[in-house]
Formats: sequence, C-alpha cells, structure tokens
Amino acid sequence: MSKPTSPRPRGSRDLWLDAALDLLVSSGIDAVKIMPLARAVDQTRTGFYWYFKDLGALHDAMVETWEARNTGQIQARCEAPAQTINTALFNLMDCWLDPALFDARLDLAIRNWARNDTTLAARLDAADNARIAAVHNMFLRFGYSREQADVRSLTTIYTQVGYISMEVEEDPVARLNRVPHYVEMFSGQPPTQAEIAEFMARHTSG
Amino acid sequence: MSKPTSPRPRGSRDLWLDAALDLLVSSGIDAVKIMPLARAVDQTRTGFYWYFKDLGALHDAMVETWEARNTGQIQARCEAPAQTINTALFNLMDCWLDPALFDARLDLAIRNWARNDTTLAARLDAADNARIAAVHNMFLRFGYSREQADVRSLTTIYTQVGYISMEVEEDPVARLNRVPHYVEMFSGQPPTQAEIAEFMARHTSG
DNA sequence: ATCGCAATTGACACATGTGTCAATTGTTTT
DNA sequence: AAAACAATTGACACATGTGTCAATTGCGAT
Repeated sequence: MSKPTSPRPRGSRDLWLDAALDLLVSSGIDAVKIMPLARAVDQTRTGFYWYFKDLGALHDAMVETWEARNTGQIQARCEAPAQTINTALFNLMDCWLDPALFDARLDLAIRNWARNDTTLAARLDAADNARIAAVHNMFLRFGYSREQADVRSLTTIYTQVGYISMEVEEDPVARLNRVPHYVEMFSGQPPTQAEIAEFMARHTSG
Repeated sequence: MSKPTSPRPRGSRDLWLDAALDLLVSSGIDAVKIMPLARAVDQTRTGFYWYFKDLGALHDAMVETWEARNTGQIQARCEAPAQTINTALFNLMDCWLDPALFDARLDLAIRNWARNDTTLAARLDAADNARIAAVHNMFLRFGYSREQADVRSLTTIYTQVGYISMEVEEDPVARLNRVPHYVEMFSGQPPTQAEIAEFMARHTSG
C-alpha cells in the first residue's frame, strides 16, 4: 500500500517507436500521433520530445526500421541454391508463410502510408523493383525467356501483394495445401511429389 | 467591375460528394474533412450541414456511390458468353484496361479505408467474395475441377488487386501486350492468334 | 412587393492535436 | 553529499477540426 499509483516507469526511444509501429500496422499512419501514443505507453506527451525532435523524426525512424527488417529477405530466398524452378519457388514461398521472414502486415501498412507520402513512395518503389528483379532473375536462371520471366515474376509478386492487401484469412492447412498449385501456376510446371514433400516438411514442425 | 469578387455560386449535395470522393482517392479517408473540403469547393464550412447531417452521413454516401458504381461489372464480364476459357478471360481483362468499366483507384482507396473501418470491411469482404465466386464459376463453366478453379480464380483476383495496390505505372502498349501472357497463366493454355487478335482489336480503337 | 421557403452565414462552445520552455525530479559520478 | 547530467513535467501559445444555432440572404411563387 506504499505505492498508491505506480510511479510510472521510465521511457525509452524504443518504447515509443514500437508503439508507433504497432499503431501504424493496426490503424494507419494517420493514427500515429503523439497524444494517443503517450496514452498507449503511459507517458507524458511532452516526454516524447526527449527522444525525438518531432513527429517527422519518429516517422523517419519507423521507415528505417521497416527497411532494416525486411531488407534482402526476398532477394536471399530467390538466390538460394535450388535444383529446379519449383524448388526455388518453394523457397520463395517460405516468406509468405513465415512471419519471421517477412512481416506482411507491416509491409501493407507501409504501402498504404506511401500512397500519401511521395518520398516514402519512392523508397517503396525501389524496394518493389528490387523484389521483382530478384524473382525475374530466378526465372532467367532456370532457362525462361526474358518475356516469360517478365510475366511470371510480375504475376508472382502481384499475387503476393494482392494476397496481403486483401488481408485474406484462410485456414492455415488449406492455405499450405494450395501453395503447390500456386507454384505450378507460376512456373507452368507441376512440382514433383518429392519437391512438395520437402516443402511440406519444412512447414509441419512440432 | 460591378462584381469585385464573384458572389460564390450555390452549392449542392453532389458538389460536396464529388469533392469528397476525389479527396478520398487522392489522399485517403483521413483527408476527407469538412474544413478542407469547404476550401476545395469554395463554400462555407457550415453550409455542409445543409446537405449532410454530419461527417458520417457523407461517408455513407461515399460508400454507396462506390457500390453503385462498381456493382456487378466484374460479375457481368465473367458471365458474358464465350466459346473458350481464354476468350472469357479476355472479356474479364477488359475491366482492368477500361476505367469506365472499373474504377481501380476508387477501389484501392476504399480498400485502404476499410482497413480501419470494420463495417466497411464487411461490405468490401462481401464484394471480394462475390468477385472471386464469379471468376470461380467461370472456370467451372469451362470444365476446370473445383480445386483448379479455386487456385486459378484466387490467382486471377489477387494478381489484379496486387497490380492495383502497387499502383504500377507501365507503358500502355507494353501492358496491353502482356495481357495474353497473363491469360495463358490464368488458364494454363496459350490463347490462339484469333483470340488475341479479337482482344487487341477492342483496345486499339482510333 | 411581399410572403415563404431554401440556402448561407458568422459567432459560439468545445475537442484534439503540435511544439517550446523553464522548473523540477531522478540517477550517476566524483 | 554535492555536483553534473538525464529524464520528466505542467503551463503556455497556437492550429485545426467538429457541430449548433439564431440571424440573414436569395429566390421563386403568388
């Protein structure tokens, strides 16, 4: 009873930044304001200014976090060694299934934000082009023509962005079972039972 | 010289509504506020309340406009008579190329808005399901298995949403030329020269 | 011309948000 | 324990937004 109301623990830069990213994901950039943030982290509003110059500085930090977090993950997957195009595609599909490899919700939030922020839009555009190029090179590596690699890489990326954008909620098992069919569409060739089994094994751990 | 400053023409419900939709498309729902809107239409802020009860009433009117505008267009295209799956898919592709058939920018804006509005999200979800079902039925109609129709209809819709969502800007000719390749991926069968020619002819008017 | 309704207006009351600053409180370091 | 630095605080000044209301203006019908 000696502590009537707990004396408010100290803040930190990350306390604010993490809360800001959560808010961005759940409610969009327009909801990322200092007053609601202060309520969320149980700090005084003005304390914010100790860690950040102003709202803009917070925004910058958020974008940097996103870039740092998602950088190169897709590229790495596309460049991973693989015997066949289907194995390579299964490697890439890991990203869409494992939140640790790719934060889809943050990606969507950033995409929405970029719609009203031209400098961010440029950064996002560069990221998108890098992703498309990575998938494109993957198809080239397995002997597809430039034209074929064009359409197939675009479809692969568009499908993914569309899937995220629609915030599809489906049964995880049904979703997993559909992946081999997507792979078949993207490559134009049915994956072998061995390829499918290897992929499934990765995503059915205890 | 007897009119120093023009005496501000009268307003109307549509004057506000159209401006609101423009703002929604260009800057998102959070930018749709009465004061900026008043500036945009050169009216007094309070005049707004003559035509709408409050901001919420305007929002409702905006959603209704969207539903009225885009309703059934995709369904109609999917149900249009066609000899082959590829012809049917080309019919559907018309939507993605003709802004009069489908307002992609408005669709994206609504999708973003729905992310922070649960009742709108439900309406959008219903619209999405209707679209997927329409494409799904189209594949069934041409003899695809339920499983194949599943994956192919989803990929078709996801690709479209992804394309819109990424706000891709490409050369119209390159874009048009890619369509037959998309159709081939969606159906799994190369379209004939005649099918392609018929489609191209529709989109190469004087 | 004037009556009556449609449309517009400014003043008011209120809410939420930003950013600055001087004063104060907590925590280390010497 | 005192000095030095880190972190927090409330008061202040200001901006933008919402919604109500009574008064006024504009316009068409009689």
